[in-house]
Amino acid sequence: MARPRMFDEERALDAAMHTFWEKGYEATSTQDLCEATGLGRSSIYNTFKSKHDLFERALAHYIDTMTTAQLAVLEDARQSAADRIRALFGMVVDGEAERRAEGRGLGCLTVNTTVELAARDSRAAGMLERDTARRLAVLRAVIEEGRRDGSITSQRDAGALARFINAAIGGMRLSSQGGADRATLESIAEVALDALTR
Amino acid sequence: MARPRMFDEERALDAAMHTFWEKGYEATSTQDLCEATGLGRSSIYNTFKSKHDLFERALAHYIDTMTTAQLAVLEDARQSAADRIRALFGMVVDGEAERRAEGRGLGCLTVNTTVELAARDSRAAGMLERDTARRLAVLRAVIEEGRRDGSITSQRDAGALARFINAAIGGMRLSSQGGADRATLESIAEVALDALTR
DNA sequence: CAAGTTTTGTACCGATCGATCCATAACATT
DNA sequence: AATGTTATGGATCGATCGGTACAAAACTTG
Repeated sequence: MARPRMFDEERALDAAMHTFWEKGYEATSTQDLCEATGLGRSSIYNTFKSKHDLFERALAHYIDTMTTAQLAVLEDARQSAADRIRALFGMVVDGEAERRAEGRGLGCLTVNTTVELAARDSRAAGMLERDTARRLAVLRAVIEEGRRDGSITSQRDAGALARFINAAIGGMRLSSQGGADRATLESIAEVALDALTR
Repeated sequence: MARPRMFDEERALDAAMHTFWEKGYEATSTQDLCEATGLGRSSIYNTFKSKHDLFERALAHYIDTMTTAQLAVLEDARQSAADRIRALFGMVVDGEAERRAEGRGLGCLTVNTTVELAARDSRAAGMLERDTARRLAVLRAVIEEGRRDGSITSQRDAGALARFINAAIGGMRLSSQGGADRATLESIAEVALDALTR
């Protein structure tokens, strides 16, 4: 019994997410968010409490879609553990190459947020920590599986290998933002995989 | 034949650098820079053309000190190539642990700047690219040397290994900003080194 | 169709942004 | 000591920041 929304909240959230992704939190103004979402200020502030609240929801949306997709690859029982990690690296490389081809910002919103906000935004830091813990847990399980199926021969602690893989992905995203092309990212991934199969 | 400066430009530059390092470019206000340097606005704008100019000089100062120190370790002919790279990782771990103990911001200004500015600040991006090229060139030379002295047994292309090492360092810095402690960083470095000695 | 409720567009808020102006202070030179 | 030059502190600039107030618009329900 009231005036209905003229926009799709999910689409607005997605547009806001991409803006934060490309420009960062501080460099994104509320005006930018209006233009990206196509909404007026009132609609944004009526739907979301504040710029920061919108950011948190955008970050949650990002984590939800990205990490879920990546973990699905890691849980694909048809492939060996090493091949699943190889596929994960492939997703990262493809994602960076794709965004580059589309002329959009590179990198990853969680990486960017870790750098820009983690130190002074405990709420964002908490979201990132939980995401990292989730990713590490799955990576660790995959590595232990790989030890059983023989595709991962490193004798290092599975947790250490998991953290290494996670760091390597971050390093690849950084390299991408620093100008590295697809072939470079692929070669970094290949060398990283060597550490698992020594 | 004029009034002399009441401050040391180098010290001011250093203070500004640490502020940008800890807070990022956008989140650092000119007021922050006044407080960090102890200077008034007039002195800052009289000495540096703008906030952005001050940032560029701060970034150059950072690159100059950090990369020079790191490359010195890589060129220490007393150690094997692999040990030099191990020492480089050690520098990174020590630096992160030290800053953590001092309660200062973590990470690395070049990493932070790559994430925050590289996409929309071509001048900063150029400085970062030149720095990366310089680091990669030295890393590559060390790796080729390691192939000769037997401390690096990977058959991968030396350039690929160099880019991997560079990415691994970035990944370690990211992990540190994400909350990883010293032991975690050390384990990541150890696994990364495995890739060189397979 | 009238009443009630929410959304929307617009104007606007105080605060802060980066940057500048200007009078005064502090020196070197003559 | 007088003059010239630069540095400094404080006031202030227009623009933009995130956020809000308010009235008109658009709907549901009775």
